[in-house]
Amino acid sequence: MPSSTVENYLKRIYLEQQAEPAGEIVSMKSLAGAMGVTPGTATSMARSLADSRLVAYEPYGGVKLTARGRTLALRVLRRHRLIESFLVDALGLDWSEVHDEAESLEHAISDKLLDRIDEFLGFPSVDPHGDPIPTAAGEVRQAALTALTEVEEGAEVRIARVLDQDEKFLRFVDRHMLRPGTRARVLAHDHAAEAVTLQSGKLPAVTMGRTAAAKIMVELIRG
Amino acid sequence: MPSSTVENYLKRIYLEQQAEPAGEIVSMKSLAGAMGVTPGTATSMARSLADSRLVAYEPYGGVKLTARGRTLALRVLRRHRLIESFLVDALGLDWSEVHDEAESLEHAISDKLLDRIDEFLGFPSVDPHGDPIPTAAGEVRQAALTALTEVEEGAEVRIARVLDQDEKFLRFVDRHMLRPGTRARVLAHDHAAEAVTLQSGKLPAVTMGRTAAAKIMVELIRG
DNA sequence: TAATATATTTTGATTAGTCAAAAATCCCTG
DNA sequence: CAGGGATTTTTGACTAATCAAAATATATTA
Repeated sequence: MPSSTVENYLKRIYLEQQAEPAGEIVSMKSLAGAMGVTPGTATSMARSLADSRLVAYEPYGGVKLTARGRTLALRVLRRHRLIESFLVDALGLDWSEVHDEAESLEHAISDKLLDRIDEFLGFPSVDPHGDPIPTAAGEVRQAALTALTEVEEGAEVRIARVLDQDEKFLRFVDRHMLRPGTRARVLAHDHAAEAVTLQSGKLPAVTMGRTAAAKIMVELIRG
Repeated sequence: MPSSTVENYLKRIYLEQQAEPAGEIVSMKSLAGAMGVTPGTATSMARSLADSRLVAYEPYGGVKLTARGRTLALRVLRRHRLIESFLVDALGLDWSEVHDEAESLEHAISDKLLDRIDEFLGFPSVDPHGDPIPTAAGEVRQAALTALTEVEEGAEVRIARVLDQDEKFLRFVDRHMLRPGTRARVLAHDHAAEAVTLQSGKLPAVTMGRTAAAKIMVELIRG
């Protein structure tokens, strides 16, 4: 069975592949950066993952998950997201604080317990951040979502997913009632200022920068 | 912070010290046996634990926890036992199957989550096996209990603790309704056969050997 | 108490994961 | 298309945890 280090590399590679779909190839630089290791370490891990047929790797050519690697990565992600959901729903932890906990529990939990949790939660399809929970079979059912930056002025949206696990960002999202599930209206795009203004519930409108807005994915209610 | 390997050694040493109170010193042989490693490994780990002031160790003199080592061991045990309780009470897992799960989760859970679980459970003092849950401060409040082998014939008892985590033994205990909390009557001691006969609820009486009976700790109701 | 059995320690080796820094390669820009 | 900067790989080293097997110490018993 893969060590938790290997599990972490695979998960990271998967997420990086999603993030930069430039041929879906992950460079040693970004892998090393994402894992917080030196580039040399990333290289040697890439070779070792390739030896285990979990990634495709050519020297100087970056790394890409094989089918097996992807399955394993999704299994880790499934654990991570079910654990996050469980901590929020069953134990009342705040969604802004469950990420790190899940990061370590995901390597320690058994399949049996995970299934029990899945059942307990009613087989959810997304976690508290709106991230899709892969199935046990290794599939991801992802609804088509729109980034807040792409939504037209005046549109009514439902927040669906927040693409950043950083505690501070999540608390910002919280403060302005922009959790997944809530409705909001896009009041304005200020292209010069690279800002988006939106409004949720009875709260005063909030203006955020492009990069922040790009991390909030929504469904259109009326566009 | 100690690695999970170190945590496991400390926990084992603590449990071995409890088990064989022959000066409370644990030999390399029993440590190696309990950890499932070779004696040489136990020796080198003993030296390294001693370097970290977690155990007292003299060559050929066995190992014994220092105050710090004991505190750490109890912290691990607290985690283990709270996790077991949680899995049984909150998720409905069977007490016979939670040990291994707790064995790995105990190294991954944060103090914050552990406190939440403790609160959720109502600050229990024993786990589903009747094992005492050390306090966060590192104390063990252990009620005085009697082994089933020491109880007089005819006595009415309440099962309080089962000193064996083995799944098969626990299922045996289950089958005869001898879980912690249940009442039973000691019908007979057969010294020649080294057997104890007891009876719980409306079930037929059960006879078990001395070693099995010694693993069942009880409180006397009427003696 | 000497011989023998048992327990412990030592030695040398291995694996996983890591770093620092040198060397090699790539690729973009002029 | 030739440098030069960026990226990647290599090299050598280190730590934690382990094993096998040889060497040593302790304990038992005859």
